[in-house]
Amino acid sequence: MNGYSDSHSEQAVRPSGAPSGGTEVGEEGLAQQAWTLLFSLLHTHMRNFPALAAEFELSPVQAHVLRQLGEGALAMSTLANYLSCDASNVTGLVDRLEARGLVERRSSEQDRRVKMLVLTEAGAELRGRLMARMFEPPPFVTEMPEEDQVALRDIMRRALKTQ
Amino acid sequence: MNGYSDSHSEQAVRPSGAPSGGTEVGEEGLAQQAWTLLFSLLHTHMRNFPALAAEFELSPVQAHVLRQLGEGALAMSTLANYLSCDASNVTGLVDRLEARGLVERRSSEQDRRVKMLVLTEAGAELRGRLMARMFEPPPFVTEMPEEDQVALRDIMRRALKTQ
DNA sequence: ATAAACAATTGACACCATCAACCTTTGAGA
DNA sequence: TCTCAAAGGTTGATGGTGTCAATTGTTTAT
Repeated sequence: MNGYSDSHSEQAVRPSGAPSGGTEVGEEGLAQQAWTLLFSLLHTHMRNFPALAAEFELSPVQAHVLRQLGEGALAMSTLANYLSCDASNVTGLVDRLEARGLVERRSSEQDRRVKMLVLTEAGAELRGRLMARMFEPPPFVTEMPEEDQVALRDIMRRALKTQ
Repeated sequence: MNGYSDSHSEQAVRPSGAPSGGTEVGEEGLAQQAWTLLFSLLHTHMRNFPALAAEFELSPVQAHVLRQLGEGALAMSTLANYLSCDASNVTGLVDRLEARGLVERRSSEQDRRVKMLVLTEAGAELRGRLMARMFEPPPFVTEMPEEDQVALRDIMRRALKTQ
């Protein structure tokens, strides 16, 4: 019905805030063009994420938690930071994961206030399958010309390094 | 205490499914590398989206609805499709937006079952500010070298076209 | 020793999401 | 025409996600 037929409003917008990156005005148009395109593609793709997590009977947030937890043990408050959410939210989140035998609370010896989260055996196994599924590249990447894939990979590597 | 103590586990994973894109095995490693990096950056960035929507006292989903509605009137069921969610979910969603005077239900003349959604004056105004804010490029884009921004923009344009 | 700061939990409340059941309207077919 | 299946939307029940305020238990600083 509307294949972005009249998308004028997006291009014409003027960011009201100051350019936080400190870039010049001339560069900002370019960065915004790149970002807008990237954002559109990604936003479209991210709609699939809940369904992807559901393949493993996980909610999107639970999938995100398993992802983070694979890197090693985390305190609950650290996890709350990663998720950018309130600590009280993490309590119930971990309750449900623990009830399913995917993670374990272990009281820290150094500081008996904090509880460290670790994956159980089953949790690590599920995480492995989830990661493999998550990192399957979507069509809009696999169908790129190979030189675009190379360029994209290199650009993202540089961006990750300076971030 | 569990394996996976060190990172890098992502690179080693083997997608269990067949390469749906029909690409060669040799290319798949490349596509996956590009996608994994892109996914990591984007996933990190998307954590800010709830906070961004909250600047306008919107939930993330409400922001998404306003975005879609700017393209023109939509039936409730069409909106449910865009959101990849159940129709019953849209009812409450629109209830809250309508209660805030941002959208309006208009019964269709052709088919009295369907209700078309349109932005109110206030809704269109809020949407304009929201869009401007959403398309402000994040630091990882603004701080790229200019040639990377150009390359990224061109790659994304091509990807959008063939999608 | 007392007070301040911190980690996690609890309870109250709102939103998001699904499913099943329902009502109205529409569109075909007997 | 009359009936009936299908579609659009709503309602009610249930559960996950998220916030805030208040609480408990444990450090840490004064």
